[in-house]
Amino acid sequence: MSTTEPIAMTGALAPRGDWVARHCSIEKALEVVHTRSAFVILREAYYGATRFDEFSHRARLSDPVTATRLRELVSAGLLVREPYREPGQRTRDRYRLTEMGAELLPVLVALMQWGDRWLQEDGPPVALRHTACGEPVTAQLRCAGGHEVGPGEIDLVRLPRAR
Amino acid sequence: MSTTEPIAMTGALAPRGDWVARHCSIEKALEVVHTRSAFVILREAYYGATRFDEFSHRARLSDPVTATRLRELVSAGLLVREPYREPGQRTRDRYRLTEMGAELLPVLVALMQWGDRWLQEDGPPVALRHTACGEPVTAQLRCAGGHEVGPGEIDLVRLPRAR
DNA sequence: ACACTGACTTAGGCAAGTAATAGTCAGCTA
DNA sequence: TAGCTGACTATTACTTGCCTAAGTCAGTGT
Repeated sequence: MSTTEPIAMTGALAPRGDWVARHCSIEKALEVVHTRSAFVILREAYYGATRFDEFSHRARLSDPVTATRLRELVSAGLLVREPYREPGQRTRDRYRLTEMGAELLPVLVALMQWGDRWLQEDGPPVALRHTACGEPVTAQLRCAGGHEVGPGEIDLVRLPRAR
Repeated sequence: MSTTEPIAMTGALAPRGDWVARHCSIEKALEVVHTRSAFVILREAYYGATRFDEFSHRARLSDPVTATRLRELVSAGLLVREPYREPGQRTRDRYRLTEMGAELLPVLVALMQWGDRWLQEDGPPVALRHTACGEPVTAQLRCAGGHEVGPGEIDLVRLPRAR
């Protein structure tokens, strides 16, 4: 079947026969980052951490986990490891977000705002503001036409695969 | 310290002393959903699954995992379990997304579009379209002023806690 | 030359996620 | 009333995530 046909998202259930999600991007993404430690490492990268001890201390992870996770994230392409040197100091390594890593930010922001809303009795501990205008930043679903899109206003469309 | 002060996000690192993220909403959110199975169960819920066998079959999870995860998601408040009955059939249970569960959708969409972009050699298998206008749906970072916000244009602000 | 420090690695162990297989149980249907 | 079916539960086993504690190693400062 190579035509695109809506299988329907929305709260309402649509008939979809025995179609089963394959090559799902969500699952592929989770193969890369599926551990708590990977998410907090990335959080700290967005928060500005670059050195090994910054990651392990601020993310409150043990050294072995920090080392393993950093290695994995570098090998997956979300971080790059590069030597650097502060004056009067020896050469060190630091880890910086790649474009691939930076583009995962909406996931973290969406998780944060969901946690803020549903899991924080005492209100959120931090907030995100647009540097330019100071307004709060949120993750939103929008269509290319510019409309804000709610959970029940989405059609799921099957696409033909290249290979 | 009760004044709100920027600790700076953005690619650039800002001095932040020994501040360590506590009560982090991302971590709290991950306590609720941190397994692959929870994510795929939620995916299938968005895709329209409601019955036990729909979840286990479409998400390709074993029965025990499906049962455990559904129980957890119900107890966390993302799904509700309710009896229903089709004519001529016995009473069954079905699982439906609550508002809390539905609001996690931006996280899944953000994960999907990241996977689409970075992990799909042959292009994405499905696409999301706005029901009303047919345009592709994406998860975006925006401020309350309506500006689209990039990863490097965010200030992180510490907030005083209620308790 | 020697200690110090940052950045790891190794070893040992507990807990949790997942699968496969088999069994249970409550209605319906015949 | 006996069988069927959907929705589970129980058991066993494997694998992975994470921790603590200890060890390694290279480059600097003294």
